[in-house]
Amino acid sequence: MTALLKQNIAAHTSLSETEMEEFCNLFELKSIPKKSFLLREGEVCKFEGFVVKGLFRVYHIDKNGFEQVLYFAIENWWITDIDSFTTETPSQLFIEAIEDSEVLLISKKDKEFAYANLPKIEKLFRVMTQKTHVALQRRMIDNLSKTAESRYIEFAEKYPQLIQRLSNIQVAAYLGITNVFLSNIRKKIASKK
Amino acid sequence: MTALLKQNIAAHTSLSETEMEEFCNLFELKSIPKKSFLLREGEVCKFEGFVVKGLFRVYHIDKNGFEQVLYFAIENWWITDIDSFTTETPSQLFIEAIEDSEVLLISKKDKEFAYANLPKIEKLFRVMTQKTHVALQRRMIDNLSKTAESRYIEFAEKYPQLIQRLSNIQVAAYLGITNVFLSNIRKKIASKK
DNA sequence: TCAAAACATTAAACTAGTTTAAAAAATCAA
DNA sequence: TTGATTTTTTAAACTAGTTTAATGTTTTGA
Repeated sequence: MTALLKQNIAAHTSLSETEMEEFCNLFELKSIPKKSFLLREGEVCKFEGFVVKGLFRVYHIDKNGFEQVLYFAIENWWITDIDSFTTETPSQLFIEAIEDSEVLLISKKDKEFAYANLPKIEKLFRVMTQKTHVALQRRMIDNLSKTAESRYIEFAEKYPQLIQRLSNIQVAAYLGITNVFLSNIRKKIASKK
Repeated sequence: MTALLKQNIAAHTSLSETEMEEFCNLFELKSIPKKSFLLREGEVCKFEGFVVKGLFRVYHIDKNGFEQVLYFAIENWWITDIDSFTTETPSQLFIEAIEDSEVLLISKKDKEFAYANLPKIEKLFRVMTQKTHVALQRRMIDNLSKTAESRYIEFAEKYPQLIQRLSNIQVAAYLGITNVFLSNIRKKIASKK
């Protein structure tokens, strides 16, 4: 049940077998049906999650009612609102299942326990946060410098397995454009081929 | 000499006096004159830095020659290319002093030493990276959802001490707009008052 | 299986932001 | 202090992306 999780952790850092067992036992499996929420705006995020099956979107709704997707998470990805989780303040984000999903959750308390008792876990999450941060820096630079068209092309190339599971509305909300404009871009690309 | 650094660290985590001393002794002070570089594209970033005096810009130059500012760093801020530093690959960034500056630098080797021998340091950098990541997530959402005008207004409100030390060209490169358009925005705001 | 809902496309008018270039203002270096 | 360089502003033509609304297409759920 936690095989994928163990594999994911092993890719980031090396734990002994007992450390791995002890840490993974802190997780609990939860099923989230399509269109239901793991987290809503205003709630304090009390978990960190690892997607075993399915697809989530993590997004914000601005004061005009527009949604901005911070990221998607499929199998083998982590999800949380790191801000709300660490500061224990109400979240500004929604985490919604786009497909029927299964996620392994660790509570704040158990994660603190792991930090205190399994020193390598501190390192694991430092390394993971660093990697996530680097990826977001790259995306920030891309958003500052590239047109929506090339951002779309690169997103489609980088995550081909993801894009076919997403609606254009969701992709547009990730790219920071309207779905109408995304439709224009797709038409333009298709006509080039 | 390291008083500001100690204060900054203490704000993130609690170290004993000896831990603090031992860690801070790993840093070396370096002066960087205005317009010179702490890091250039293509170099491997071998340090993590803490700004004691002055002002830096961390930026990328895209293939069309346009500069995108990832962030600025004044007194009491940390600077590095976390990607290049951790993966030991050539950097895609420039770090340039905008004013005559002084930084406290710790080498990769000494930071690894600290991670290995001062367990709380692992936590310190996990917490700092998390905070930096949260700030970047907020900026990402703002860039996806807000107009350049409100991004400018909010930047000016959030960092009043910074904006008066920066040229419009640099602010525009941070906001992701041209300096011509920033000039229009400033004119519009000024006429409203 | 069919009606309703959600999604994708198209078009046309619009606005936010760019480009180029030139002039004015500020800063820098000798 | 002055000439050179950099920065800021202005203007005008342009392009990337939005808005609204209508139409067609796909998905959903009872």
